Amino acid sequence: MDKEIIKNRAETFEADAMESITIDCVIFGFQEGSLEVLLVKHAEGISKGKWGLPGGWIKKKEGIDAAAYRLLRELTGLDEIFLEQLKAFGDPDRFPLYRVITIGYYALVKRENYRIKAGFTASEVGWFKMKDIPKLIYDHNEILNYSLGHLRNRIRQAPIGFNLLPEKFTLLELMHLYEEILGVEMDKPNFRRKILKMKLLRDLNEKQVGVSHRAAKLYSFDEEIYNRLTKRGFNFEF
Amino acid sequence: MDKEIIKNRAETFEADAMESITIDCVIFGFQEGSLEVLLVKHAEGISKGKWGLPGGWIKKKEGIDAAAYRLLRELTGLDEIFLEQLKAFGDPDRFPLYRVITIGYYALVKRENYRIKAGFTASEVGWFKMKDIPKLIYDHNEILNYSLGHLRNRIRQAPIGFNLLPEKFTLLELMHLYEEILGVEMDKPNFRRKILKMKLLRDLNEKQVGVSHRAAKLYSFDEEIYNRLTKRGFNFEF
DNA sequence: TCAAAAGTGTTATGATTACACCCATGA
DNA sequence: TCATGGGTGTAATCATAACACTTTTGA
Repeated sequence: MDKEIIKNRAETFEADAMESITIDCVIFGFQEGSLEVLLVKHAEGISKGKWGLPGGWIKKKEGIDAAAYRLLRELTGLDEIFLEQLKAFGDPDRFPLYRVITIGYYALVKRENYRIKAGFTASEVGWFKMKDIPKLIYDHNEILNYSLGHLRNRIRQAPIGFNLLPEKFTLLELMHLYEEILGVEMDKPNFRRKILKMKLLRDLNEKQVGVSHRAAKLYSFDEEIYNRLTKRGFNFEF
Repeated sequence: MDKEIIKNRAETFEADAMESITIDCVIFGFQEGSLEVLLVKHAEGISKGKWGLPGGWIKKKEGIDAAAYRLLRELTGLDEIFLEQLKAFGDPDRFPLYRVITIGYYALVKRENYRIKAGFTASEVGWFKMKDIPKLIYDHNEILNYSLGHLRNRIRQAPIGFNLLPEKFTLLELMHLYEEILGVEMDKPNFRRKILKMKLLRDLNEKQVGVSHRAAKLYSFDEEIYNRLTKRGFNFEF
């Protein structure tokens, strides 16, 4: 396929990028008890004015994980983010103009670190609660639904939920995170005991300030502790 | 990129296929207590004489799952096989001649159904026990290792192991399957009770014949029972 | 003092584990 | 009769769930 044709057809095709393959990212955040997703409103091309997942092309000499990290950095300014591949989505007519296969990624970001940084492809960027997700372009609703299912699985098998919380958090905040993502109600005393028994959390010997009730202890998740435990055969299962 | 160049470069490039994207399949079988993988020995091209995962190109108007099913059918003659996508593998230099991203799939087949059917790309096809896997072409060892980890997870969360067993099996055969894949030893009485309590198995009121010990009851896995249970909120967890 | 969340204690139930033991069958 | 796997029973331990209760703090 001729490059110029593609260049005209595609919305922001870059000359040093691979043809027919893109990356789309589901970026999750957690704010005020709600799971949210970062969407972009397309500024040009056939999807102008419509919301979709942030994404882009893969450079010819760039690994796909590297491409996903780059796209995330370009969009959010954030480095060292939790990011994992979901899978490839390859319906023959998922993209209306020509055949494109996209590789889905999902990222978990701490909202406290996030500063919006709209890229050249997006006129507008916004966080949407899961229940307020609009109709998205192409198959992006499918990718999003799949990523939520995947997140629900992963969060029970690996301690990745901490990537959505501030560095310091209370046990109840952590519980609310699990409740929101898994869509269940949990028992506070039981949750406390269960998570504390895992010995994954570092007790910071600090307390909340400025809350109008008894201040809770603050904890942080320590990757090192987790790595030490898993080496000894520990298996996070929630 | 010019088609003719690709045609010469690639080993079996087909004119109506997508460029720069392939599919590779990890096909698992279970025979005499061992987990095995189907490998092909390449007949032509730069990998001539080396073993690798079976794979191929995606047609321009074909979904990626459909492409994986077609490749499997071409290779094994089997239809209606358990097949799921793993993920995409996209290291920039995973393939030595030019940039190709591959989408990994894994399949579970009943060895009793399988009849070898070497395709045009393979001079030789063979089953290899996991501990006898040779050095494979490109990043195929990585794909294989990843798929084993994935299988270990999936088999504990969904009743997919049955796809590796004959239609009728004994409880001990099922237990040996789990032991082999998960790499653990299990307690026979406890395994029996656990699996029977799930009520997923259909008691066939048949027994083994021609065994030199007390004949065991035969069971089969019934997809319908499973679907009925999951609709009511049942969750397979092993 | 009241509301709101922090945090502890207790008990019932069920799942898991470890292991002893009997049964059926062909070589 | 012996080896081999089929199959049942049981008791200890551990995890989970349900819920009552006390503590701390700011408004």
